Amino acid sequence: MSSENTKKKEGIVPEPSLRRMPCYLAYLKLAKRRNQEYVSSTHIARDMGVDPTQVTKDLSYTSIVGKTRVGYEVNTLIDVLEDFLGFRKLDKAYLFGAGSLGNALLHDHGLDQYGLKIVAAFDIDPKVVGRTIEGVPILHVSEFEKMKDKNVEVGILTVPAEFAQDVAQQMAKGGIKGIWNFTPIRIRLGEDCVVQDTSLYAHLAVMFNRMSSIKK
Amino acid sequence: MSSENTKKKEGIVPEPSLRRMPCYLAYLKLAKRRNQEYVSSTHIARDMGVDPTQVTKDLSYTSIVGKTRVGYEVNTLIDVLEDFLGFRKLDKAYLFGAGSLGNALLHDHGLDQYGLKIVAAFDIDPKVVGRTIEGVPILHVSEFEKMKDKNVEVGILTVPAEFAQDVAQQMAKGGIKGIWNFTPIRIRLGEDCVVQDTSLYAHLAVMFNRMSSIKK
DNA sequence: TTTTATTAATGATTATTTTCTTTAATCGAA
DNA sequence: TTCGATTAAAGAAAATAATCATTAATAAAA
Repeated sequence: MSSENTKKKEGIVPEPSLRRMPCYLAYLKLAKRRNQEYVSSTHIARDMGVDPTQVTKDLSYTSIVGKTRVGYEVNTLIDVLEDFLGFRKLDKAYLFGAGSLGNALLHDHGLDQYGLKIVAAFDIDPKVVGRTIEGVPILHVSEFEKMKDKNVEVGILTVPAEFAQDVAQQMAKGGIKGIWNFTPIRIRLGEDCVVQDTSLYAHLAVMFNRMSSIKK
Repeated sequence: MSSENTKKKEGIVPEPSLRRMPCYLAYLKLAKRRNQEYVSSTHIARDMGVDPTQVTKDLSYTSIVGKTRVGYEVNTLIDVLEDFLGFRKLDKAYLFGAGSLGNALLHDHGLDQYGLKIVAAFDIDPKVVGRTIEGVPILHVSEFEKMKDKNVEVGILTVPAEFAQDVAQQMAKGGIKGIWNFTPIRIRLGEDCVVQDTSLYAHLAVMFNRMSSIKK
């Protein structure tokens, strides 16, 4: 019965830990540049201004094991983290909504480095459909259903708020397994499709609030 | 002494709550379109798939008060939220790093709606310095120090990782009070400057992880 | 008028996340 | 070899956030 209890939690990594991992990765890549062979959680923590035990706990979710009194091997840790985070294998993605924000994402080539390649974009606006942005063709949404490319599991949602839920449902129906949701709308879908919210404006709101706090 | 204890916490709004508020705002704007005059936390919660008490708790951080058995007035709540989140007054911002991601943000006009206007961008690459993207002039970083426009308190950080900490320090020195950090680097600064991390890749990592979970 | 159902608001409980503490390992210096 | 310093790892405690339960208010129906 103990195993029954832990089954649900087994293997699930806390979101805060997952969000910190790319920071460790960035730190490690800089350490590699400086030709550091080993780096300890103590140093990572000091340099990044976080708690040392948090670093070891976060890293313990991966397969890495550190050496007592030495730390972690930089190269190995980079490999393990990139692999763990899914940045190594390239995922193809469709982008839905080639408006202002969608356009913006099409201009960001950084995504490629992290394992995401936008292969097509969809919109309904005749002014953009048929065009190509940064090498990515913009098709009419109706084309999506015809494609059924089983290799494309990620969908980026950048449509106006009022269409978000509808389009998301189409995406899920069309075989999309992960929706990267840039709208401020909370998407409601079944269990077989993951929704990751990334509302830029939510972050802006937090920043504005914290800024007004320090003024007092 | 009780007031001594509560002083620190007084007025500080939990980040999870702040992040949810723009979602409520988006929901309310859609409700307004449907000509709904009042909306209850119960309905918001049901439609958005969250806990009803969480909605009332979140909203209680603002000045709004709901009517028992009726709910909240949609128009008032929109006004209060936009005001509370700082989306009403326009903040000017400088963008540091007009590379791929910086470029992308310059293409997103949605930011204007949420109270942020990029008035200038800075870079060191001679290929981009001097040009104009979407009406925003790109200047050499050395120009930043000369500007000292006290009305610009927000800085957007989209430089390569290795320059992030350095540029952030320059920003703070130049009077920037809030840094919207799009790099995966954890910035270390004094108390008088707020750093808001928004690493797209961190969100990507979470999505990849959750996607691999549902496959099992 | 009285009753019933619905709601905001508040306090209590539970779950999650972070921080603190301890332990065991081991490298390098004495 | 021996000792001290530094470390990863694991467990305990504290802080934080989410959920649950209760209360009081009130609009609408009986």
